[in-house]
Amino acid sequence: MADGSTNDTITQPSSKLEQAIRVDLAEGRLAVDRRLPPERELAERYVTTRITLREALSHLEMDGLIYRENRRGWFVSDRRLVYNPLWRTDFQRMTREQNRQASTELIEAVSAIAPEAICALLEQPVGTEFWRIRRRRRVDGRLVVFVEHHLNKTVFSDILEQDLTGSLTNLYREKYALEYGDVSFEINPISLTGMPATELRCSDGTFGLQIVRVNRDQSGLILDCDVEYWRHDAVSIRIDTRDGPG
Amino acid sequence: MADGSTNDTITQPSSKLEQAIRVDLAEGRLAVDRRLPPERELAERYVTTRITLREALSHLEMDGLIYRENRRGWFVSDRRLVYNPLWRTDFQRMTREQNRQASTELIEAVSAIAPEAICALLEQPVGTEFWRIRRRRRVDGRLVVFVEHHLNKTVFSDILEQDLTGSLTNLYREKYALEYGDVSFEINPISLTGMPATELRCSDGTFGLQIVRVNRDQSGLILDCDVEYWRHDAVSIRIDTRDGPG
DNA sequence: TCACCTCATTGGTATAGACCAGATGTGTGG
DNA sequence: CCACACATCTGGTCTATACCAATGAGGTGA
Repeated sequence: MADGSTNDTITQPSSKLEQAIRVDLAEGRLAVDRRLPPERELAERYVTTRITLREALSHLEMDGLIYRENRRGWFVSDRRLVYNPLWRTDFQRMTREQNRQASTELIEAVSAIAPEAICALLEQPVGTEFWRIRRRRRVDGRLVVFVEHHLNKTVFSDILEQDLTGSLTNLYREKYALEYGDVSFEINPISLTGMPATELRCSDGTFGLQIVRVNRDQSGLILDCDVEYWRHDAVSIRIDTRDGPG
Repeated sequence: MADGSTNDTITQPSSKLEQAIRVDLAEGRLAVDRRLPPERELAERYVTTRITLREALSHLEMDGLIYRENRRGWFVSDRRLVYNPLWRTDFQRMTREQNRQASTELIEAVSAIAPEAICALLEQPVGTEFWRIRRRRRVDGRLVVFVEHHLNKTVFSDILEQDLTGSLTNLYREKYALEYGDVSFEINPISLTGMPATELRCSDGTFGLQIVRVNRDQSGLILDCDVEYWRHDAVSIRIDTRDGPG
């Protein structure tokens, strides 16, 4: 589709500095191995101050051209991953189909009382315990999403004994003979703070996309809920009713 | 659902200044009639510089608590409008159901050659002319979205004679006896620049959500495509497969 | 009455320099 | 070989000041 490019007829660039960086980036004069030089060096190169430079970099960051890792530096963004939250294909397969390389890291898998909002979503009384699984995923090496799953403990009594770095979708099907049914989700543009920011190694307040999803099985039973925090420039949501619910 | 609140267990605030402003906002000590005092005044009040203050305000802006209008000032954000891009209910009705007040302003309605990307989406040769309708919409008085429609000129030969500040959905049904069929759309977090920024009166580079949608009728004929540019803090996307395609 | 102009107000951008804090790599000592 | 401490590199935050540019209110003149 339109691929999120902002070089439309109706969108225009802004400052000269920003434009200069944009050109240098496009022609590959700036980044070495997808990494930009330090801010101090860039400020010197463009004969400006760090503050002004950082303004420009922030704009390019919001535009999705570059991103930063907290106190580590600036990097060039790759193309967005196309994501359909209605499809329940596992992450590995989804990325493979787009010729990308995915990996998943398990952060924790524990039993915990879910926050009120989560209990409500899962239609359980406030204070109910769920399995809480926190993971983060990379695409082509880059950290792109932090996910927090809350699973029904009754349905998945022994899930902690499984390999949780793989696809939960596959586990559901293979170990518990569950197929997905209805899905509901919510997408909110938010700023990443706290654990999502830490885990994604982005500085506090970086822009992101929160996707809250509630999954049911064929009979309508609520299986789990996952809250995803995406780096904003790493994803493009795409849905087509002709595809069916997948 | 989770309503986009970032006061989860896993998200935390950041700097002291930011926190102070957050508290003052929450307790209504800051805004008069939803408008914040000038930056210079705020900087004095919190004993800091404008630069530092603006950093903090930007964070709160990304968090969706406040927003700015270009060179006009800072304002307190209202709650998000819940939006399901699969539903074809008209804007007026959608907002009314959420006890909000909507209005639409027509910017232009002309015949124009569509950009390549749009022609591709509409499955027409490059260089095809379409009706191009540009509008902007408000919710409770606030500018929240800029929309650019591209309509098939053959299907809607006399659409310029209609009232274009109302619902196109209703026009399609009432004047052209067309009902919506399949829909496909794409959501991209982007920065607002150029015309969308100007029309929404936000400063260049403000964060936004771009939604590109292609609409078909019952027989699969492509009717139109609309590109929406939302202010990021004004909308929450929500989809539930149990609702059906609406 | 209305179009136009002027000017005060407001945010937007810029300079210059300093220090803080997390991330990393290096080297030392066990 | 490994664990730990330290130096250094990086971005993150902050002070202080200045000027630019769009907005909007008020006044002026046709």
